Amino acid sequence: MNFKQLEYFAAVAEEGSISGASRVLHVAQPPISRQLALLEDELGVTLFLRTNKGVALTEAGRCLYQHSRQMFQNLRTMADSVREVDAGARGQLKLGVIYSDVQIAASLLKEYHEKYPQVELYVRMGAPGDLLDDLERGELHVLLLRSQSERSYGLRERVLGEDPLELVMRAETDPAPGEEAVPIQALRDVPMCLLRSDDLWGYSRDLLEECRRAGFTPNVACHCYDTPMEMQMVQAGFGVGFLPKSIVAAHPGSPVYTKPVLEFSARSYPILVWESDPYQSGCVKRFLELTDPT
Amino acid sequence: MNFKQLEYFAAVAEEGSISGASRVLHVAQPPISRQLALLEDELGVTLFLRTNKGVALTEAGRCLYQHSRQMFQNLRTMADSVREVDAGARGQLKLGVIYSDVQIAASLLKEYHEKYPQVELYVRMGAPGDLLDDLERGELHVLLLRSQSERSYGLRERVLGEDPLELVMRAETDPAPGEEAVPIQALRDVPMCLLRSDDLWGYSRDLLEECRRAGFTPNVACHCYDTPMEMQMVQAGFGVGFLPKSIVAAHPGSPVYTKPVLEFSARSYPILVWESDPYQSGCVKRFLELTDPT
DNA sequence: TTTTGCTATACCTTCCCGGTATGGCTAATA
DNA sequence: TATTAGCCATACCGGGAAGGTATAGCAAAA
Repeated sequence: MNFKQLEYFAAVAEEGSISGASRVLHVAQPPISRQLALLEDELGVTLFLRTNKGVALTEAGRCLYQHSRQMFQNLRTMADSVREVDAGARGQLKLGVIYSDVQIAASLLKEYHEKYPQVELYVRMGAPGDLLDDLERGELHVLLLRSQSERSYGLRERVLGEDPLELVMRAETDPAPGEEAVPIQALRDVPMCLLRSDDLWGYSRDLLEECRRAGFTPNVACHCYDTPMEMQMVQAGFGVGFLPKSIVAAHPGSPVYTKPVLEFSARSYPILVWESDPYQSGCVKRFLELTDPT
Repeated sequence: MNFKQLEYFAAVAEEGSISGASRVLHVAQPPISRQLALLEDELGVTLFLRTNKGVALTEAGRCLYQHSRQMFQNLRTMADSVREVDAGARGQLKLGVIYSDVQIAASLLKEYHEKYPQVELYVRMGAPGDLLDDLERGELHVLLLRSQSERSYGLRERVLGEDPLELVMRAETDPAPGEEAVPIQALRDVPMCLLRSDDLWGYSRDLLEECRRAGFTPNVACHCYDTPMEMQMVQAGFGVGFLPKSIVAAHPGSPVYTKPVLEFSARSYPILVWESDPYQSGCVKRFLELTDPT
């Protein structure tokens, strides 16, 4: 069986004669006769009753004709669908986001969805390490993380903006009330809630380092595994935190506020991270294009 | 696009390598490479990412693979369905029946349906002339009629049995009470309900002719257009009827009974009638085979 | 560094497909 | 009745596509 044979068959069925089909198809009559015969041989079925003034479908032929129309329809939708997937207009986009940046993610995805409404979106919130594991396993396509430097994971990344890191506090835990900025010496003995210092949350480590350079060991009252947790601890009056300013600004109505550290201006960079290999779907390409400065 | 290309593509997708597919398909590796390239060119889409240890589907390739599986499934069901229609195991059978023989039709169709349960059955009850019109227009495939001779309508027909024609009466209208058979002379002046005499109901005409040969003009009190109507008239005591014996026997509990006419033994033959041309579906063939004496 | 295994390219051969010519058949027409 | 016209089937030929063989390029494993 062959698409060409089906095409010839359908044309003959519609024209009611082989000659008519040959005129429509711009193909000579004998090839069509032969392809029809081959099709009938293969199916073991008589599809047409030949008369001297054309051909007429048998019951089996009518059945085949209905199926062939369905088949051509499927063929067209298949090709269209594949091209759409390739162009990124259809498919799946799986994004991983750290807890603190769901709002950035939501606005990015909103813009993307307006442009490519047919793409199925999957969003997962998690800790950076878990997200990176999923990215490596191919279960996520792109991550929205934070970075304080241009460290490379063997992955491609793109900086979306920058965000100053500031101390987060309530009035009663403010180590320097009345000041615009907190001198680092004022942090001596102040209980602090910091993000767990590992290679993913380098700026906490940098702050601790800065304190030691200033001559004291900071009082880390609580190590937090993620940003919202730290926010909750600070709001509860547990101590001062150290977070990207925009994250705190995203909690209006909360009794916390931020101040920079006088001698230490760290920054957090929201970044997109994705696999660097060429194994990249059209959806991911289109999504990344949205944030491409070029 | 081509079925072969799709087949190669699917094999490569399943094997994860062109070489693997070539082993499965028993085709050398270069032709498969080329067909893949042609398919990609035609779609304008990259379907595989080639590495030195095989190939991996792109998103577009995955999409095509899903559609191709669907396509092959459709192909198989299409071929099976066409063969079933050709064999008569699937399709439509449209039967026309005269009013008096619905019971015969039902038992025929019951037997047929047990053998070919997938065939859609259409049964229509009607007057013989209407049924013949529908047969000619192709709206019915086979008719179950009555005939008293082997007259041909330019159609094929097959006699299913025979049925003596007898007088139908109630006790109070019996023209020869106490007798086993009615002498034709006893019908003189007896009111009769007969089927309309035309070329389709010849035996009514034959009875009238016989009466005239016997020297009297019969008293036809009512001309009926169909058998059930005549039965009703006889049951109502309107006169004597003249019908196939089995039709009366099919009304048990009715106060009517039958007797033969002494000098006149006509018979009614239930017949199947169908188009004589080769334009005959498998369902019709199989149905006719059920009653084929050979 | 060598080997192995994969894909892509080049070239050849074969076979399938389409075109032309022709015959058989039927129905309409002269 | 003879003829013509139109349709389908068959025979045959030529071109192009598809498959096979040989080989190169390349990367990972040995």
